[in-house]
This record gives sequence, structure tokens and C-alpha cells, in this order.
Amino acid sequence: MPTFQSPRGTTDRLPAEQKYWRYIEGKAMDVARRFGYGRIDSPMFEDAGLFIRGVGEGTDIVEKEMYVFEDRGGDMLTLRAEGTAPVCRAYLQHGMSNQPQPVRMYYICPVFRYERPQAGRFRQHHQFGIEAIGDPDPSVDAEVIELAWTFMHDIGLSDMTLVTNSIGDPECRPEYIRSLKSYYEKRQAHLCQDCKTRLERNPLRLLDCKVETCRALGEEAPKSTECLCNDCDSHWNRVQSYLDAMGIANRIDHRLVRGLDYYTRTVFEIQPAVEGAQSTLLGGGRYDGLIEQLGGRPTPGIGFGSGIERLALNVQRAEVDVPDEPSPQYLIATIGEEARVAGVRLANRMRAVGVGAILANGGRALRGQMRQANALAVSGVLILGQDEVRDGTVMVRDMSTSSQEALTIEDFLNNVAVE
RNA sequence: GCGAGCAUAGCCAAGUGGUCGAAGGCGCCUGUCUGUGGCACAGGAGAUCACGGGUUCGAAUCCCGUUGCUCGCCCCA
Repeated sequence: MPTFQSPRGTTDRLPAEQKYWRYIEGKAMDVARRFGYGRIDSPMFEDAGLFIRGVGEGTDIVEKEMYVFEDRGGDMLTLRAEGTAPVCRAYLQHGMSNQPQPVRMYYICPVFRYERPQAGRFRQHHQFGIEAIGDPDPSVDAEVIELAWTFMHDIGLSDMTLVTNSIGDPECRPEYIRSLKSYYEKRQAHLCQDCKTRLERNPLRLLDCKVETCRALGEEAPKSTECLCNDCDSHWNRVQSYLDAMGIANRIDHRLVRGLDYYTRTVFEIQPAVEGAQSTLLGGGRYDGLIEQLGGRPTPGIGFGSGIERLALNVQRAEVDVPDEPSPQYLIATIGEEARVAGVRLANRMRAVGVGAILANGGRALRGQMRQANALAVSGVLILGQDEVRDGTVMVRDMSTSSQEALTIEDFLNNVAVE
């Protein structure tokens, strides 16, 4: 056991895993571009109050999962616990309400939560997320969901389920929660221990309990979509009709609720067809009250976040064909000290014209250097020995065809630079 | 915060009280092949058997504690 290990719940992303990240991030950036979303990078830490106000005091994230610390100046800061609140803060801070609405932004960044790590769950994880701020229209809901769905397909995860629901707004939700509570209070005897506390603290959460008896009760429970006020109801119906028009199938699940206080109206998740723990790959919804909560004028918004670690896991499980990272182009093998100098110089000139070159371990016999070339999967080897140094040439060996020819250094450089 | 399992070289792993001064495989290095890779063969390096304590004549192996990891619950991405 080494003296130091990466902190609990964090991982080193080793070179061998990079291709999955490069792939997913590349697809994310491309889909964002096609939908007109611009990148935003916000700080890794924020005023702790931002998350407390934004995400909600009663939520698990705020109550027991945030990394909060006081800096040397006495400010209370917190490691980014979530993606949406910082973007909304930036929207306000930079006066983005003066730009054409909605303002469309995406981010790819680490998120920190103090949790017990397990499969697909970490203390530092990474999210790709988008936000569309400043437009209440249901077509924006449909656009955000379309983007999410397109993204999943683009990275090769087609066997997914899109789940949607509407949880109303401050006008109709209190009424709904009242009827939900009274439904469950009458059946309290059948509830699991956790649900008995949920009844008091967070009644919406009763709906997505996984205990079998609670599930059964949840099936029959009052549905939020049946208690929507007129505005929420028409919004919800229009979102559904736009999704229909695009042929995006979704399962309406009245038990879908989400754990952050700021959600209003549309909420959605994307899950793999095979059920399992930590199955949510992407989750989001509308947050029409959040900006106001953060001190701005009432401003609607909607977005989603998706966990890149979970996406990468599923991409690997689905055996998606992910392109390999490019292997080094050339390895320079040298024999003797004189050739070593020539090799160093050749590598330097190649890199200057944009060609990848690495110097073989010169202490090894040529045979060993060739083995190294093979292990590194380079496409070509450049051999420099006494003869080559004397003639000003280099032996250029193509590793796939095993053919080689002697070229002058100048000819070689001219040829590779053109490629 | 709660529950369960696991911990032997970089990786996979045999070993359940003495024959372990720890097998085997992958990977790494060297040689067979004095300047030419992939295959094969031979050799080599690499392990305080997670840590601490206990039981025993004797512990990788049994017991206790600690730490770490993994999985589940909660919650979330």
C-alpha cells in the first residue's frame, strides 16, 4: 500500500481510459454546437450561500453532501455541488438578461459531493449539462429534452428510456402535496420506516420509494399531472405534443420527482433499459423560480445534467465502438552516442514541423528498441546508426509492412511535413 | 448516516496452521538473434502476504482492532 492514495471517492483517469472521455466530451460539444449552446466554465468553488439558496436547505445535497470550507479571508466557500446554480449566478452577474432570450449555455465540469462511493457514484464526478435561461415557452422544454435524447444516441446509447413528468408550480403544487399527504396518511400503517419520515419532511419523495409495498401504494397515489393548474396543464400538454411531433417517445411516470427544490413543471430523466443502482444517466427539469431565488428578476429556465462517469460505464457496457487515441507516429532508434545526438536533433526538427516523434530508450540494443516500437504501436521507426550518421540519412521503416528505405534527413522531413 | 463482502508483486491470481526463504499467468527487462519488432524458447527483476495487536513451538492462513476498497440502502449524475 503506497503512502498516499487518491482521496476516497476520487479516481485517476489513466491514459488508457481517456478515449472514452474524449469521445463523450467530443459528442457533447458537437451536439451543443448544433443546438446553438455556448460553453460556460464557472469556478470550481462558489459562495456557500449560492447552493443553500439555490438547491434548497432541506435537500440532502445541502444538508450533508457539500464540501464547505472557510478560506483564509474568512469567506464560506463550497466546492461546486451542482451545475445549475453557478450558471444562473453567472447569468445574473453578467447581465445576460440583456441578451436575446433564452441564453443557451453548456458546461463540462467536475462536481463534488460528500457521499459514500459505490458503483457509478463518486465524491468527485463530472457532468455535462446545459441550461436555457429566459424563455418560459414549452418548445424550449422540448428542445432541451430533444438535445438530451440526441446526445444519448450520438454517444451510442440507444437502448434508453426517457421518463417525464410535471410537478406543477407554486400555484398548484401545495394543493397537490396536500392531497398526496392525506392519501398516504390514511395508509401510514403500510409504509416503510423511511417513508414515514418522508411523509413529514418531503412528501413528493414518497412516490419513488423502492420498497415493494410502498411502490404499490405509489402506483395508486394521486398524480401531479391530474392536479395541475391551468397554466401548468397547458404547458405540460404542449411539451408532450412537441415531443410527439419529433417522434421522441417518452414514458410519463407520475412517480418521477427530483431531489432539488428548484424544479417546477417539467422534469425528466434518461435511464438505461436494464434497471440497476445509480441508473439515472441524465436528469433535469424546469426551474422557473430559481433565478428569483438567487436575487434576480423572475426568470424562467430549464436544463439538465448528466454524469460522465456513468455515461462512460454504459458506453463500455454497450460495447460502443469508440475510436482509439492516436498512437505515436514515429519512434527514433539510435545506435551509439553519435547517433544519439543525431536522434535528438531529428526528433526536435520533426516536432517542429508537427510530426510526432519519441526517442527510444537508447541504452537498449536495436532489437530492444524495435520491441519498444512494437509495444508502443508506432506506425514507423527511424533508425540512426553509424552508416546513417556518416551519410546524413535515416532508415525509415514502416511497421505495418515491414519495409524500409534509406532517405536523406532532408527528404524525410520534407515528405512527412507534407502528409 | 445504516448494512454486507473483500484485502497476496503494476494487473489477474494459487495458497485455509509447519513442506511459503509465497505457485502460476499477464505485463516489464535481458538473451537465443554482434544493426531490426510481432511468434517461440531460456533467464531476470519485482511482495514488509493492507496495517497494528493477540493466540500458537510455528500465522498469508485462526481471533480482535484499525485503515482501505467494493457492493447495497439513503440520496443523486
